[in-house]
Amino acid sequence: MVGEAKSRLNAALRDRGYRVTLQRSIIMETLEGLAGHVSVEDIYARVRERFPQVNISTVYRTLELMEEAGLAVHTHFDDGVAKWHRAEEGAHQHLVCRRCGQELELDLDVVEPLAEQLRARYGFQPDIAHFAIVGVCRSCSERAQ
Amino acid sequence: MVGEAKSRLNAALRDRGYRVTLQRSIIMETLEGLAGHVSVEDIYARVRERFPQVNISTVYRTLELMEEAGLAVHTHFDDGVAKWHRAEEGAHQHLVCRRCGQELELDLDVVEPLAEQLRARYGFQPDIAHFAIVGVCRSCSERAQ
DNA sequence: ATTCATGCAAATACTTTGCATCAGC
DNA sequence: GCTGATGCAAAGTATTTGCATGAAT
Repeated sequence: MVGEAKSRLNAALRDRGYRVTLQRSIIMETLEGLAGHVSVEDIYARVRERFPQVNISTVYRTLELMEEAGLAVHTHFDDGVAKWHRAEEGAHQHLVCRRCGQELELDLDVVEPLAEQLRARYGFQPDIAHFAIVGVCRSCSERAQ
Repeated sequence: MVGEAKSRLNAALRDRGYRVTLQRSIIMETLEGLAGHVSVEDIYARVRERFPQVNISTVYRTLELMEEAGLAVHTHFDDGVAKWHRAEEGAHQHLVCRRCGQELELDLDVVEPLAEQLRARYGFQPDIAHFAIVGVCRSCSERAQ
């Protein structure tokens, strides 16, 4: 299955006329293997375990490429730092607790009625998965009282 | 009315034991006077018109103070840059077009049903005004077709 | 008089870019 | 062989911090 993912990712590059390089393969595999939302630094650290001489600018460039290719998506969380996740994970929203930093995932059907409203009332096509909802989670708000 | 706003803002500082300084007054007044969501750079530029020797770090520090005092709120837009607005404007959401950058404001009642769901189903207290919804606005999506 | 706020400059964090070399096609 | 990708170093942008001086209380 690992090999399968690898060839799928490599094909995604080739189909778009991008060159397949070891760095790109590893970076793409790494993002696929990481659950949830990870910073560039997180990805870089993981990639370096397998390919120590990789440069962080290549990670930035590859992520941008993946986003162009529709394979990855980035989101700015509360602190303004970009977090990345693979595009297939796109069909969810994130709740981020401002106190403890915990992330909750949310099915899109909770958000869909809002998206529908935005389309109908404003003609606006929201990219629902592209942002996080910030707030305070249950355990933190209980702790506060 | 300008004087009234000024004394209200200065009182807000004094009540919390913060010192009232010319810089703080001007920065706070400036944010009050600017509609919508502005970057630190925007605020700094305006403040400097009235008080040229002000330093940008004072702007950062004052905005942080205002946020602590509940007078201002900041939001990270799509590019990760912080945008500020006054807290009374807080009761709205922003739609940001990823193509043209245009900002639309949105009444909270459109978002309230979602907020209600999040509270009921997840025990999560969303800070609805604290983030922007990214997507493509009507004119850009028409232009694309 | 004491304490806090400011300006300045330097540091930090994140991200982008120019360019020579190297690798994929 | 040609062209695009990479590593490296340097620059860029947004933001934060240490410290001496100056202002508010």
